[in-house]
Amino acid sequence: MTTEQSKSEISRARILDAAAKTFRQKGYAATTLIEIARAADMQAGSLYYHFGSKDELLEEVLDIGMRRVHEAVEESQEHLPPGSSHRDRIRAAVEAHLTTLLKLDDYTSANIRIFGQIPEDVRRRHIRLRDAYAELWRRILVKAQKSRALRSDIDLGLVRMLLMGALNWSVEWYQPGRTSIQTMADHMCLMLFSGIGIDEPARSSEDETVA
Amino acid sequence: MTTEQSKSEISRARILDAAAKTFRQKGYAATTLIEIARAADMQAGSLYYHFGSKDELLEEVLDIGMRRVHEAVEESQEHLPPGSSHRDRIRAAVEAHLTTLLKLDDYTSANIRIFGQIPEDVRRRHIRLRDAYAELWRRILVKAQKSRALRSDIDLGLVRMLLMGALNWSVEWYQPGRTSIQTMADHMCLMLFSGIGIDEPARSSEDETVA
DNA sequence: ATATGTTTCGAACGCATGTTAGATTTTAGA
DNA sequence: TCTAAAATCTAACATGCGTTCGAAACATAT
Repeated sequence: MTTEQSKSEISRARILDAAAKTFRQKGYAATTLIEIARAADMQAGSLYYHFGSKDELLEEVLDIGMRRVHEAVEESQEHLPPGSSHRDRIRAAVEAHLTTLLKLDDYTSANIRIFGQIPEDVRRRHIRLRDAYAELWRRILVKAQKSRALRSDIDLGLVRMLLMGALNWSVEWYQPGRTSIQTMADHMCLMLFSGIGIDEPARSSEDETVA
Repeated sequence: MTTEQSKSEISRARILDAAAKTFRQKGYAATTLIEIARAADMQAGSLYYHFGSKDELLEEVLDIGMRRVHEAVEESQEHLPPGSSHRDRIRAAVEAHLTTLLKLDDYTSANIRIFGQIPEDVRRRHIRLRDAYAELWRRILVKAQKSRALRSDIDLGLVRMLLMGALNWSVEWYQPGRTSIQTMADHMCLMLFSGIGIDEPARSSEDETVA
């Protein structure tokens, strides 16, 4: 009994992996069930033993991707060394998000890449997980601001959007090996906290004007 | 003669507008020539009097979108008041990019949204314009860094990517009316130059540690 | 070894799409 | 008004897609 279920579950997982990978590469509409089936060593018709439709398959890929990054960031907050500052907390969250997105997780990267172009009803059903993840970040930032680790004169909602943009866009250009994920997280937090401008304590001359 | 050409050009423009709008909304593969034709008050077959194929139509939409944002940022640099600092220059570039992306320009936003999921040969032919635009930003940032307006210990390439991400991602969430584009540009540059962390001159107690 | 349930195959269907080409309408100049 | 070119329509095509379903292959327990 246990092995029968496991056989089916193995196939399911193989299909989902293939779907996530292909969705991520080509987008949803451009991806064919034939391609997914081939990548999963099956025939297209066989997919329907495990999934009711292409939309259903998409839905599960999206959900898994969002759940993974959510859990990764959540765990990053729980496993912090005691006495960590809010900067440390945010830095850990940034690294967890980036790592999930860029390190072998086709589900999360597929989610980020294709979310903008999926059927409306799928989006409507998936949006809850997205909102929950946004809420997780909101809480992290609000706590930091209330503890005076962040300026009080900034719109946290806007900062969150810009931060998410910088993080998520990496899926469009990142190539493993060129820059380490840690380096990216460092730069990200440097930008976020201290900025990359020079403090220019001697702001007197016209050094900064255009030559 | 002049009016005949103009008639054809008007239709061409109407088709391109419709294509950009629909591509932006639904993505490339999910967009039907029937939809584009209907939005342009034509029949699907009539499109072929103006364009050789769906790919060709896509190609032109992408090119126009990239050229527009390129020109907008270029002009923002030329029309700066004399004596502007490098911060001002970068701020102007950010605002120009955002304005083009978010203000009624379906071409640029279509380009940003769907670039990741287009046929390979179209991408190969379009990549030059993308590179040219990246080079424009690179020059702006390098000049700023050489003039000591930016730290010297940062990877400008990485900063450019993160900055582009924060900017481009806005197309996924921005809603006119909620936040003005100017406000966004301000926050963007605040983050970029000064950061949103508190300088904490009195770094003594454990205020920042987790409660 | 047989029987039962599980998983996959293979072929087919209906439908929508990109594309084509000839007929038709519209436009502009003589 | 007549005509030729330009622009659009209309209907059809080939193709590829998501999906269905009965048959085949496989696995498991008696």
